[in-house]
Amino acid sequence: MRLFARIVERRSFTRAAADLSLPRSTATEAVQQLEARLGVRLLQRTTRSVVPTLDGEAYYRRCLKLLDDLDETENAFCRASPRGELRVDVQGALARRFLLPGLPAFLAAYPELRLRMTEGDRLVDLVAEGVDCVLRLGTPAESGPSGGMAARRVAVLPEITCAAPAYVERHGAPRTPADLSRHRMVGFSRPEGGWHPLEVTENGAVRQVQVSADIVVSSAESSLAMGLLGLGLIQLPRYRAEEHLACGALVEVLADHPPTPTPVHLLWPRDRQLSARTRVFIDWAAARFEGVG
Amino acid sequence: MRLFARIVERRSFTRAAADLSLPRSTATEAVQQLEARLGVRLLQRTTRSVVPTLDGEAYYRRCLKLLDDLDETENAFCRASPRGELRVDVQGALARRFLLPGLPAFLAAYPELRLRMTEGDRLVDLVAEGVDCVLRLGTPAESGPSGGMAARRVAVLPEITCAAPAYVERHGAPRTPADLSRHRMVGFSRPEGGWHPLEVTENGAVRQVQVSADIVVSSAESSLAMGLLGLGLIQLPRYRAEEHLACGALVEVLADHPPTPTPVHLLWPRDRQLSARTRVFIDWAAARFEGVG
DNA sequence: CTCCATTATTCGTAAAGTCGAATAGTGATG
DNA sequence: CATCACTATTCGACTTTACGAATAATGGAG
Repeated sequence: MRLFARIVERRSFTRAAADLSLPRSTATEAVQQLEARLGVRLLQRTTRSVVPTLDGEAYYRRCLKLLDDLDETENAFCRASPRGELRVDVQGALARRFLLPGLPAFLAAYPELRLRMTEGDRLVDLVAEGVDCVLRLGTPAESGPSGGMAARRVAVLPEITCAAPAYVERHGAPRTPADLSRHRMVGFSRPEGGWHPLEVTENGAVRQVQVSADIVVSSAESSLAMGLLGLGLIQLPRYRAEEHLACGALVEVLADHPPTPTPVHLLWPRDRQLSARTRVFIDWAAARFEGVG
Repeated sequence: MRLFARIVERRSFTRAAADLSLPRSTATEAVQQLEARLGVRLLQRTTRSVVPTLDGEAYYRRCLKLLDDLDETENAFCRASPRGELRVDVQGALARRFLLPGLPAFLAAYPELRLRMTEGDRLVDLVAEGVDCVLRLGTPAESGPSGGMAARRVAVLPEITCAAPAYVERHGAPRTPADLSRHRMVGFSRPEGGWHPLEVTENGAVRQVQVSADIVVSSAESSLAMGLLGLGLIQLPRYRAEEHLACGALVEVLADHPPTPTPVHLLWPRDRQLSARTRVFIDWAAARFEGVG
């Protein structure tokens, strides 16, 4: 049943089988067996596309409810350590900084839990992608439509404005937002063209300031690298800058006029029952961000 | 889960395993595995008694609901011929007369159905006995407490009053209920002592008439046998008398003053979802009584 | 108190299910 | 129009599960 539901959701035997870590053949055989038992064709399938029949659609809905109820009773009585495979998709840099160091302890605490972690930063369709939980930077609403998923804000990362010492030597350090007109920044490209403006807090309000850029990049990694090379001002979460501030490779500027802090969210499907696996992961991951921002 | 529920209901691994046609060992292993997975002890068991723990009791209730929902979806989509084992308990004579002749055709129509038929006439506790459906004579309420079971009246058997020709030769045939005082009957013993009186319809109302008996028996078979020997008047369903009326071994008396007809009921547990098996059996059995009474 | 019938459990064997590679079919592409 | 990449399916090898007889434990009867 769980397999059948996954097949309907992903419109594919192969992807569904991969989600559940099963061989393709098992998916085929299971569906054949299910259809034989019910005496009804549930999936209209060619080698190219899998589409549920009317019966299949209706059966899928009832499956969802049944599986949900089942998971609920399992969770209600399960005092045992969670087991099985958990799939999470995380923003890479964030995970490397906050999650990875504690992962060995987490996995040791739940020895029967297997973790499959992928990296990404777009807002994925959780059920369509077969992911239990995602860790994302930014406000969920602005990352895309977050229909049907629950969110938990685990941290608000303070951002800072920085420049390399080499840049400051040449252009000086801005002391007020007004000074920015005489400065350069490392551009971070926007999908709609151009680049994201700098953000500054002035009299308690955040204002966007467009500053000319000699270079525009499209990844946070590159932006930092360009900043370190002295190509302009950059804005980034404090935790990413910290090591470079400590060794003097970057200096903070406009400390009294910080950009808007970036929230960090954990997201998971709200409509389906939360498995014990996902629950312990969410609690643990949230704890890793405790006291940050 | 189904096995666990059965074990709780029957308070025994052995009986539950027998109900589901499984070896005892499978029951043991399944419960051990279930408890291991949940990490909770569900059944407090010695070799002599099996009692659910508090957790087990709660889990059992949720199991019931889940299994019920599951059966409901299975039935809703199952266009295939029903399969598996069906257990029915029937009143013997009734079954032999009305059901048995059609059984081969029924089993042929559902080749994947296995039938286990037992004979009895007390009102069994369906879930405790592990029976899917019972066929009974009489009104359910008077057979005992019929809590939680659905009933379907499939026939109302007309009863008649009879005597053997030898009896009529000696005592004459009663023409009115008033004549009964000079007659004898074959007694059918009541649990509370004595024997059931004769019943006669007079002016549209049924009246009970106590008639002296030289012999009191405790089974319908014996009652008929004694009647055939001319030991007194007997009252019985018309279908049982028919062959003897045809060959002249019995003659009907007081035809205008018949006893109350006896209803025939099919009973099944109302609280749990009706399986496809049970459903087709009920429909078929009911049809076998079509036009009778 | 002992024995006995009955029960849950264990263990070696057999069948079923699961798996991975090879096969056949389909829709887009050059 | 042929090719290609991808898909669902099939089949043989294998692991897991279910089975049946033997074992240990328990509560009542003599």
